Amino acid sequence: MSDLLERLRGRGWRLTAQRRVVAEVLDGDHVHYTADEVHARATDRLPEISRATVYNTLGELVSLGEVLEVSTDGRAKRYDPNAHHDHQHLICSRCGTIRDVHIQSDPLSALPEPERYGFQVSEVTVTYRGICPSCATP
Amino acid sequence: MSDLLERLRGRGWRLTAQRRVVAEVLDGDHVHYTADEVHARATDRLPEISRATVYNTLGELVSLGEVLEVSTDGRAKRYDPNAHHDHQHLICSRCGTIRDVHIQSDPLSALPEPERYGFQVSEVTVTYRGICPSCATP
DNA sequence: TTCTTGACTTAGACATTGTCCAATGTAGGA
DNA sequence: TCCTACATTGGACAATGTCTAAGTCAAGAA
Repeated sequence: MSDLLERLRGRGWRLTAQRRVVAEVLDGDHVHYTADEVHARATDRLPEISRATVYNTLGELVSLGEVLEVSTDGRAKRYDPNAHHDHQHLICSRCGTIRDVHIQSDPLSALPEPERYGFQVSEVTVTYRGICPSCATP
Repeated sequence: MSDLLERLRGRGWRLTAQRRVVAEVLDGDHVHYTADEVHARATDRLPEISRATVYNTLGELVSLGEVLEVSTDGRAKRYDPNAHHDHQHLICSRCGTIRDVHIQSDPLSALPEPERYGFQVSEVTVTYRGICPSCATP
């Protein structure tokens, strides 16, 4: 994660306590917090950090390609720090848990030319849904 | 679309002017309106219809499996009457236009067993993004 | 080190989308 | 025609996100 901060500094990012804390909160595997969850966790370390700054910082990280924005259900967006390894999401329909998963075929090649309607297709997201083990065995 | 109304009546749906208007608005191909857009169009035909009723009716149609809910971008959900033909969506990153498309391989089978983490996977959504012809040629 | 400045942060107002509730209206069966 | 359970309404409320003006500070310059 510290290499992330170095990378961003190299791009002219001014390093502040608030940005450092947000980056720290997003460190780890299978992390998919909402902006409010990031704010709550950031507040534990830096009580005076504001909501606006969390939103700003998340937006910057997304623009810089360091974090992915995931819209799972029309509720709050989630932020995924695993931006440098192509992956998909598997979501529990009951509790909302999200896991990163990896598929075999390339979904882009599954869309035939005549089905592209002249679009310059550049991106594809695949999301699986089902019941997770914890929710399946009550 | 009238067969839709008949089908719903057969399931005990009470047929009201409001519900009929919402169903009429959702008739057609490549229709992906937000709730507010549905409300605006419904208001043209039935000026006193309320926002709450539009939300209620859309929710019922989704529960009954007659309409699909599409969360494209974390903004407003969209409602897709093409619920009986399996398809995916192709979205213009610039103007937001949505087209229904059909792919060749089954994306469910692309997720290997060890990547399912014990989930009972039942559903998969595939969304393509790119620039549509109108936005590509300014 | 201290100074300077433009970028950053803050609090809170505001916008959008969606949900809920009590009061009122009505579709469809008896 | 009359009943009544279900549907509709308007408005308050909730959740999420955006914007702005004023104050603050990181980092390069001297």
